[in-house]
Amino acid sequence: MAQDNDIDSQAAFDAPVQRNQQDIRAHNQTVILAAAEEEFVLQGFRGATMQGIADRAELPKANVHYYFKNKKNLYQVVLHSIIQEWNDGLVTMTVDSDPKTVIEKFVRTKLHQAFAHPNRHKLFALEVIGGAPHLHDFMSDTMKEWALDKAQVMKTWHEQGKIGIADPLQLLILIWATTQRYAEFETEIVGLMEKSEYDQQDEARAAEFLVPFILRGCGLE
Amino acid sequence: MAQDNDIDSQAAFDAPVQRNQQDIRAHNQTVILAAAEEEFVLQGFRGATMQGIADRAELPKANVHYYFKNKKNLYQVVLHSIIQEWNDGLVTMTVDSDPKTVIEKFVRTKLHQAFAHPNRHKLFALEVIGGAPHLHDFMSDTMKEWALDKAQVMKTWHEQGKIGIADPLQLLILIWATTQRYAEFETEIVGLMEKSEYDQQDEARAAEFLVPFILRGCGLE
DNA sequence: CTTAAACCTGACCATTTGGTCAACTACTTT
DNA sequence: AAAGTAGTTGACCAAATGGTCAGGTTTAAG
Repeated sequence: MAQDNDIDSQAAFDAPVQRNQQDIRAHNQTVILAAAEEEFVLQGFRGATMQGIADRAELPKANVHYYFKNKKNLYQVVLHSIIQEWNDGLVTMTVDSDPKTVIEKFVRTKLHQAFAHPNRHKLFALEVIGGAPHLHDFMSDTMKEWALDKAQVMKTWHEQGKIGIADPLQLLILIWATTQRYAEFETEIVGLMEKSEYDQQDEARAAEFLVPFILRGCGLE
Repeated sequence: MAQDNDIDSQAAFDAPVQRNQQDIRAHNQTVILAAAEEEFVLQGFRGATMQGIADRAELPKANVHYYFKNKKNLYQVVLHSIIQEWNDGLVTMTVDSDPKTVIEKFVRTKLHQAFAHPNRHKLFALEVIGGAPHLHDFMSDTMKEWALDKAQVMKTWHEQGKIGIADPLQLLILIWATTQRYAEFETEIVGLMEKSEYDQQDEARAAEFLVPFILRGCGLE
């Protein structure tokens, strides 16, 4: 059997000493996907090369093609991990929820994802900047539906005097912008902080700043 | 004379009927630079092709090479317009300035630039996401110096009790993130607003939301 | 009108690209 | 242990790429 990938599973181990074929498959796919993610972030979809991905994965190019039938397919599998993470970050939010609690949790969740998987966020940003050619359906269906629904909830909060925000869409945009920024602009931020990479406390520092700032901005607390 | 471009001027007219060579030069350079900006935003540096740029400019590829000696040179000329705009957006800010006035002006200026030249901001973001390989000097010299200087000013404000922000670098990051977002994520935001492009009022709407939100976040007003 | 400089461009080239394939080895199943 | 299946890979190919160049046309200067 060769490749059958319609965006499927992936395990997570490194053991280079494999025995059975299941492990070989899972291991190689993981290695290739990690290599592809890096290459796509650094070069963009069109600029990335299969040879570059193969080199990063330390595999012959033909082996990469054995697991993923072409560049586009490989790219879509990588993109899928982004949508996956996005779905995991969904926060329940109804008219009866407590605004302060929900907003704080939302900010913290998004921030945590940004620090945990910066490359995914960079790739997502790359896509959107370039007009989202490969994420168009997700953006105009799933994401839009979720955003407009949540905006409606927040609008109700505002009418009930629970929150000082009249235009909830702008708030959503702001929360996405401020949290994802730490991933997307890692290079810049890390440079301004005079280090070469984030340390263990930077996520907490960002949260300490961002959470009260946003709550104050919303007229809460 | 062929190309002499070390990042120089550029006029702004469209008149396809040219007479003298000065006009021809200026016109063609402008057309090529506009085409290049689009292509680079959509494909990234490595993914962009000289043929693609030539097609957008409606000129033969060899003609593009007549004005710009290679892809890298063309890219750097385009990037230069970004640095130019960045310098234009510098806001004077000293320990004696009024925080509220300065911050409001800073936000409005950045927001105006974002709406005026979204492609430049997209290109800048693309660069930073990819590790800023072509902007490294600018980022670690000019920009860093400015940012750390301004952070110091804001720190003093905080010590004087004029502002409720203890970590000014985080505030700078937030302001950049929230203003530039409207340019970088144009595709997403426009989609959420159920239109196909920004209208005349969207900049004002963003400012109406953002300015009071940020001032409140800073404990001002 | 002549000459020089600037502008234009089709044809060309070496290199890189995504992708294929046939022949091979290594597991797994019976 | 034999036969089938999965994994591996060097060699190859057509197409696309960045870049060059010789010979052309147009504009400007003397």
